[in-house]
Amino acid sequence: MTVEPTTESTNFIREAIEEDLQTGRFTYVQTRFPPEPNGYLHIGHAKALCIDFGMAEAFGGVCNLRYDDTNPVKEDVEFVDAIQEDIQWLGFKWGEQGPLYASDYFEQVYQMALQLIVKGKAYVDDLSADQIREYRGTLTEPGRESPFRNRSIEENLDLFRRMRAGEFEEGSRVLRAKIDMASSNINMRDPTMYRILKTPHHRTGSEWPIYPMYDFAHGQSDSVEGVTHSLCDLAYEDHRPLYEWFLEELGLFKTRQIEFARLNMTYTILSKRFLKQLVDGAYVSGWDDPRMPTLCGMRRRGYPAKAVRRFIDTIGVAKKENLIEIELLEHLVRDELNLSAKRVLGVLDPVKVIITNYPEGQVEEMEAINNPEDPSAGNRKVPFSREIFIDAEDFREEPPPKYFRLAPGREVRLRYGYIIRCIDFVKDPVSGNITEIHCTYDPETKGGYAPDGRKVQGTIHWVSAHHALDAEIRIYDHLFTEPNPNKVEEGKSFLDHLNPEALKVLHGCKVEPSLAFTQPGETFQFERKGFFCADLDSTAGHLVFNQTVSLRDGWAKIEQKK
RNA sequence: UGGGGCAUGGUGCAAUGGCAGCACACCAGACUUUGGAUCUGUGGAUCUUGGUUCGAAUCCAGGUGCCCCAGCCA
Repeated sequence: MTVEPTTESTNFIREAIEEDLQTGRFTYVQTRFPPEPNGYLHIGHAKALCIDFGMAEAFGGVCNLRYDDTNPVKEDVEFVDAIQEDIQWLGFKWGEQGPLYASDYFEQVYQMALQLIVKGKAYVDDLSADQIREYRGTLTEPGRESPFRNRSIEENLDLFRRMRAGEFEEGSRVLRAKIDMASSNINMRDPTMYRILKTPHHRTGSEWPIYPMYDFAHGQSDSVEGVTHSLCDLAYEDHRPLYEWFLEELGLFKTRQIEFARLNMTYTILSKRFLKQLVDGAYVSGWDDPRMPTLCGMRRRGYPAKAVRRFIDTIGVAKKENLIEIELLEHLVRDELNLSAKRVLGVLDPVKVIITNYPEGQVEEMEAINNPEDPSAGNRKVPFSREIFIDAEDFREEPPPKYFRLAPGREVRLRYGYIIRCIDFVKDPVSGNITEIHCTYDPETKGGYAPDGRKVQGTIHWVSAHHALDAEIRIYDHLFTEPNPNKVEEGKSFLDHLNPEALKVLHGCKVEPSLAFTQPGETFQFERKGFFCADLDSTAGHLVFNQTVSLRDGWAKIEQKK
């Protein structure tokens, strides 16, 4: 069934924005999507994307793309380019000013720091990182004030300017907000505003030896851009009072922050840090490995952008911790592809069938439907001949009950072909594998129709041995074996739950000749098997297909029950 | 034994004092030249205790459980 995205459904964020408009707190709506360019976007970011861009669009506002690039140690241009590509793939358009950067505001933010120093609300601290941690106290005990907390404004100004001038070593000093070391909210215990970092920045080069912390840049960046609603992860709930304190002290426009629960998905890990570990440790082939939950991985896998968008719309938005079943995403991927994917015949695990009463050298062009869900997709010809390949699992020497496929003495229909009957087979005495199947065909059943009205339960796919193209097919399964790979026992890591069978590469698969000039990214349904798309690695001389998602398999279910 | 947040079928989201509904999953069946798709149907939920009310998932009070916070990361 096809369901339109339920973009009209309400949620607590939409209601809050409506209220802000009604009460006059804001007269317009503006949001932002603020990624740090330190990794590739994943399905969790798609949720944030849909909320940030979706809310702006719903209220006729703009959503800016703004990189939170305040830590040059972890960031890289590779990521800023990739992030833009992924956002566009999902179909979102950021504000007309183009991509923005927190680093655009470094000078402004520096001036803000100076302002706070002058107000006596910030000070340079010479304590080491370890000492600062000690002085911070614990969750249940208040912290202690730094001995440097009460330096004069002049000294603070001088020291901070010299930090900016690059006079001090990394780690030797920081600038801190002077708030309340006894606050029950640890974020208010004189948080660090600036640290010394001599690493060059991907945009500002070596201009700055100091960089603002995210907490001292994010809120003001929102404010400077006129962002009305800053929609973010629950993790920042505790930071909201700090952002509000900065805006208040600085006398800036007050953005409203609203937090929502991030996405979690079964059999998946959605932490940039862990995903980076998979890439750096070569557990996967890269950020765009089709097993990865990254947007580029899903794109390469063949997931339609629309399926990803519908998925996010379907799961909704709330503040409750959640673990979404990956089956929902897979359902939506099938639902989209079912309508659009061209049907073709492909044999993954070929076994030769010889039709003994079919004339040698004869070839017939059989009429095949391209997409039963879309009559406008038209028909195509598929060559039929005396020797064909079928999938090994479509033949059983001893068929179990309800097995409707080929078996000794039994009839089966070749899709768009003929009805054939198995009269013999050859078995390798060593391996026990079936190496050849002999059948006869009924010449009266061309196209698969039985003029006598006889019932043939099974229909299987096939390709003409002579005309078939070789292909490599990559079959994917969930990357992890545990529904929640984040939950790990003592002494173990998420890596212990990696699924060793998440990728199976099949060589020597046989596909119909119409696939000869397939372009990377083209999607198909291999009938009875699943949806596939030509991989980036695919060429005319060496076809490579990714299994996007398998078809629902009723027979597998019947077998499982036994 | 600090602070912040969250509790509705298996999963996720609705119901905003008035018959607890939708999607996925699950189960049964129909149809079928894809054991796909489609169609029909079944089962199953308000954390707990008390209170307010004609009436509570919703309001109030207490309890319980789960998540987040002690980076010079974001």
